[in-house]
Amino acid sequence: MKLTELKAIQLAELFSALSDASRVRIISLLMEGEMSVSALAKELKMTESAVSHQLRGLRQMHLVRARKSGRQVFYSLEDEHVSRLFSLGLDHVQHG
Amino acid sequence: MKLTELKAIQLAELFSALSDASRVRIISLLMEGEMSVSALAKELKMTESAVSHQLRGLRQMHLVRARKSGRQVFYSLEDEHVSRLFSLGLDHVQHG
DNA sequence: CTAATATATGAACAGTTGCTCATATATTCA
DNA sequence: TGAATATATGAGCAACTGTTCATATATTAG
Repeated sequence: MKLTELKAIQLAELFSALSDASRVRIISLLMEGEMSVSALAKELKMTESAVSHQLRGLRQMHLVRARKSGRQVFYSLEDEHVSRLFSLGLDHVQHG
Repeated sequence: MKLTELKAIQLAELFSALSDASRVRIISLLMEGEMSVSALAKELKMTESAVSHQLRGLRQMHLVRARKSGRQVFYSLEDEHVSRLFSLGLDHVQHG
């Protein structure tokens, strides 16, 4: 598998999105459907600030999308790529 | 997707293995077949020490296996799980 | 045996990460 | 309008990461 340095960096950045337990749990919740920042914070027992900071990173990587409604912002997964990675990783963790 | 905290941590650890460009490139080379530490170092233009340190981490996660032959140690992927993750990630990076 | 080679490993250090805290902005409510 | 609510964001900081450097161990060559 010949790989340019650029692609290696891009791949590493993609996997970095899932390299933290908080982000993994955020993504696992978003796989069920969209959720507001405060709902995520409550469910994950994290401050809204911490959740917001993580969502910012995921947004910048185009892994999640934000939809504003009133004073709430609802986040959802931008496409199925991340959930596919997530599921394959989960397979490995469970059996494997 | 309901997820225990333990599984979230395990998933994050798995993805952490691929969250660094050096490790991504090491794994991409091992997908071609086994290689010695010095061969990896030469190909990746890294010191043998840096490569060895990274291989240690991958070994502890049971993602690579070591085979000693004389004074060289040949590393190879322990199973296809990582290469599947790698390939799926690469898909995302290329198109998508 | 000694010297050279291949790898492993600990310490140290710079860079990064993820959090909290304070504050800013935007929206709704009274 | 002013107070309350929801989110975003920058600064600061402790913890973690990946590298280099020095050194240790193991194997082979002479």
